Amino acid sequence: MTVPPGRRERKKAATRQKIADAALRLFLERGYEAVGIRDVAAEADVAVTTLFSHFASKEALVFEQDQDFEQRLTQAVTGRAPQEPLLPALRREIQALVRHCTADGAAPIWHMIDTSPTLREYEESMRLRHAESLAVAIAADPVLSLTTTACRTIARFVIDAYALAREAADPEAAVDEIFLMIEAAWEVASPSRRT
Amino acid sequence: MTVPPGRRERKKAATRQKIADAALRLFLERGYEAVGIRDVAAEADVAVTTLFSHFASKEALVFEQDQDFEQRLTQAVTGRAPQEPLLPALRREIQALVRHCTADGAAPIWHMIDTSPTLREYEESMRLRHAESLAVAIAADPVLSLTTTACRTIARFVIDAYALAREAADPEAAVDEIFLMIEAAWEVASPSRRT
DNA sequence: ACCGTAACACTAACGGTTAGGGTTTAAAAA
DNA sequence: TTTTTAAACCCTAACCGTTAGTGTTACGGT
Repeated sequence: MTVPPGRRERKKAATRQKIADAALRLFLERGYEAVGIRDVAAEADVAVTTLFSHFASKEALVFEQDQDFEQRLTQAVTGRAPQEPLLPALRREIQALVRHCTADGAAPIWHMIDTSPTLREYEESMRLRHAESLAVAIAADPVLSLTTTACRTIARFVIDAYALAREAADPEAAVDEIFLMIEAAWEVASPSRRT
Repeated sequence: MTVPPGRRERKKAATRQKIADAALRLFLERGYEAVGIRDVAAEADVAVTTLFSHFASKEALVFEQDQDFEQRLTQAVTGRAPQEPLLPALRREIQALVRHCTADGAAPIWHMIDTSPTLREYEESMRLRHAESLAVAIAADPVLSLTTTACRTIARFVIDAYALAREAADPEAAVDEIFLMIEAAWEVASPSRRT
């Protein structure tokens, strides 16, 4: 699966990283809106077109590892221990992700995001994609047999939990509070009763 | 409260409507992406800057009556009969809104929205604003006493219901299905138990 | 050694959006 | 009524994210 990457792929990854680093540095120094794409490209010493071949948009420069987020969520569903119920696994993962993004080192980045309408909007539409992926993962689970609507609903609720917790005064408590509500919703949607 | 509007405000409203009409006509004729802002302005016979003084963005031209939507939601909360429980009132309103936007006449518009990533993204971020307003309305209700997080969670869930139902095969059934789940979540969050 | 192609560069443009600065006219103040 | 204010509108020019078009280099498979 993981063959040793050739020089080409290493160079490509290096370029991508160079761009991401330059972008983050400039954004934190001067503010997101005050930095133009051409500035970032110049700082990273690449052409503007090259930048856009690595990142789909200016906002994507900030959410560089958004695929990690998505994968961790779907992994939490597909890779959980056999017989393990769905929601505790998801709750654990969301809890970890919230902790991760409210850690001290990440504070400046999230402050930048929170004060930029553009970035907040982008983040939300990103979460929506994540919710869709999560819904697919849930729907694919043979143990559960839910309607499509129920899968998508639960997936949205879980993403909501993340979004709301991130902004709450006490993020970890918020995750617990919201997941209590999701568990209740789940019980209604899930046809499998064990009693 | 409603003083007879002066000539000025009437003219302004007329201009706004003229722009919205021109935009919708062109969008439906040639497709959203194929029509430029300059085209719309020319068709409505106004300057581009005038267009942008009435609408904040190109996408906003499509969701012209988005404030109606927001108001109907908050009205459903603040203007419901005394003693009437919250969720049935909200369910009724969402049901009506879903019916409204899946009506036959509206089909071309929603098809346009559904086939344009830009418009879908915009719609979602609009819904998010609606969820915030709804959360505030719920939090302001003296009969209910919920945590801030619970208010925002319920508000998000309700907006999710709308968004998911709009895309479901049977929208009205989807609203019912999702509201069953929300009711369950609500029971957990609401401290007021009546037996 | 050779070819296909992935990665990158450069220029120029497109399209949404805004700044700057001016004219008209409804409406409020004198 | 007359005067003043300011809202609504116009025009031009630009800004900035993004993309198309067109080459050039150099890695990797044959």
